[in-house]
Amino acid sequence: MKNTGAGRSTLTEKQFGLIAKALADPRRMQVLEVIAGERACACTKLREEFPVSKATISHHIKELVRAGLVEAHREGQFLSCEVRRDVLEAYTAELLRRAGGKLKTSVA
Amino acid sequence: MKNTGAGRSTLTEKQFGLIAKALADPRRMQVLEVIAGERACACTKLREEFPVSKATISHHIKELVRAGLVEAHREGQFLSCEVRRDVLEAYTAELLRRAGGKLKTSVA
DNA sequence: CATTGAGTTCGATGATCATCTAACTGTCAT
DNA sequence: ATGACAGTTAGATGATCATCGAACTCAATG
Repeated sequence: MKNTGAGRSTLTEKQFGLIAKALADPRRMQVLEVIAGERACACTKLREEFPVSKATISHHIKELVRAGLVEAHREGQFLSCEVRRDVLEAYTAELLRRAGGKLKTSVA
Repeated sequence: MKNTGAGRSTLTEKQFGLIAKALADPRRMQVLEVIAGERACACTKLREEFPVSKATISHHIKELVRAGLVEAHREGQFLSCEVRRDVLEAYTAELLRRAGGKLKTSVA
């Protein structure tokens, strides 16, 4: 994927779809929330929060990363996750742009 | 559902999930976009746009309505659809609030 | 009333997907 | 290098769901 930097993200059609899908599952959304709550979050922390196997947690994180919503890197034997706030904001902006109706200039 | 008025919407957990699910399907997202493009949109119009059966269109609209993203009412033998922009905005706001990280800075 | 045209409802079907267990890789300490 | 812990990968399973065709309801018109 692109958007590896920290600048403003422009979403491709594909990424837009991946994000929407990623956000659609309740458990995955919860995982995202926990990651957002902590600054950097390990899987073990997540396993304590939800009654799911580590395989499932791993899967959800992989999807979140694939969507670009989360950035993860290994910290020794742990995995550190962080929310890509700019990507999330790009998604909401694009969503409003596409489905927000004709009125362009919000704020009268 | 509530939020039948035009005021600011506060999403319940359930509605938040329904919206996320509704937005997750590409075709349904397209349907939403067309509805947003026209001021009021009939099903027939939608059938011309996409290669899907009317049953499928009907299904998607029902889901969009269930999520609260679209408001529909019969206009004689036609169905008129309109995007609930406030609900869409409530969703994006809630999404950012939940997954946007710790930085609050929420408009003093 | 019969017909046509717009939308709904009803199973059925095939695809996608969340979840699990089990086996695996990799890292740290002893 | 042995064990213990963190995460990944693979395959299976059950649930959800987008889609369809067909039968249906409702409205307008001749």
